[in-house]
Amino acid sequence: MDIKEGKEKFLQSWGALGSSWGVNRTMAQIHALLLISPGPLSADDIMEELKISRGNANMNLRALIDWGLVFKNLKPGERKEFFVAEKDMWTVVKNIIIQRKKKELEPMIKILEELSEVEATDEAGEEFRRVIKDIKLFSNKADSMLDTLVKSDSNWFVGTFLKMIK
Amino acid sequence: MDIKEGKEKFLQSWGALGSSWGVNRTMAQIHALLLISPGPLSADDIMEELKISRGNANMNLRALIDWGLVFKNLKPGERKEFFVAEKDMWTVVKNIIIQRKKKELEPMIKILEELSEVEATDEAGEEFRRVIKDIKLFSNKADSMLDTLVKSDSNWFVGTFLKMIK
DNA sequence: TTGTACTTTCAGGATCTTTTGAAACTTTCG
DNA sequence: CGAAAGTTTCAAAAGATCCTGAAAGTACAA
Repeated sequence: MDIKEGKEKFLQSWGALGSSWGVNRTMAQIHALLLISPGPLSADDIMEELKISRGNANMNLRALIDWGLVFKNLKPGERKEFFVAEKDMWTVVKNIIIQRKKKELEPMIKILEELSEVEATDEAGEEFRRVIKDIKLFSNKADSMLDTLVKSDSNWFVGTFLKMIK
Repeated sequence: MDIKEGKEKFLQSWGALGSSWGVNRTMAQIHALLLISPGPLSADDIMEELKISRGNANMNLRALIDWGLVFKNLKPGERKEFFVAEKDMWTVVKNIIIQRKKKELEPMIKILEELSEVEATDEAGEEFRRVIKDIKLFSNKADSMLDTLVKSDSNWFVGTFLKMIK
């Protein structure tokens, strides 16, 4: 496989993966493009490579910056902005975990707290409270687990996890 | 909060959570409804509670069955089919991990294998191979980690994980 | 301050996903 | 077998999401 074809395929696959994880295709593709680029790229480079509009490029770049997956890189003497990707995979995944935990898991836990105080004496009420309690328990465990995971470093993840749990 | 309101809120939140994880809202809501229901429900019950069409209910129920999150429950002497949810949270999460691993992580790893054989001698080629190699390494670790996780049991997850990694 | 080079915004159009509902199919039973 | 009760399918409509492009905004240099 030559590099052109490989690049194409990578952009394609990374975009598809993003889609099925609730990240929009273009955002994932911009990230992919920056990942495999040896140096910083400008908005125009990205627009050209991915054949997308300026508006689209801009919005998704900003989103990537919010997530901590891309950084602005201002070359001295150049007015134009350039962008580079966070290339350490463990940091990438960690940032994604942090964001989604904050945006999804934590609010869900808050709602579950409220829901566990539902009042009802019939069977449906009993079942409801039982299920909510279970989910809450599980979510709290997941929450602490993710906290610990996020605090731990790359080497630990890559090297030690397997041995520990075996 | 009374049970009606609580139920409403739970269906709502579970649906929203699903959406942001690439699971469609209705599928998540049907699952939620079955989770908090003390007994089996028929397609008609579900249609009525969630105000959805028969076709929609049917398609999403089948998807849930594929994922191992819902089972058919045939009452003797009744022609109608009833449905119950898998209620053990650890099993629910495990099944989701199994499915997504198979549908997303494994194909991605296969593509990465292909991509790591890209030929190119310039800087872009070097960088490409380096990035692909990193992602592949990471994905393989994640893959084994998930395998182990899926093989382990509920108690382990809920009770022991935290101690082990501290 | 004006011109230039760039970035940001956002309404409307394009596209992708989900839902509906009615027809076709299946199963059961008299 | 034929009718009744139920399930499945799928084309078209509705709805959600994403992208475009032009206009507005900003920052800098002369």
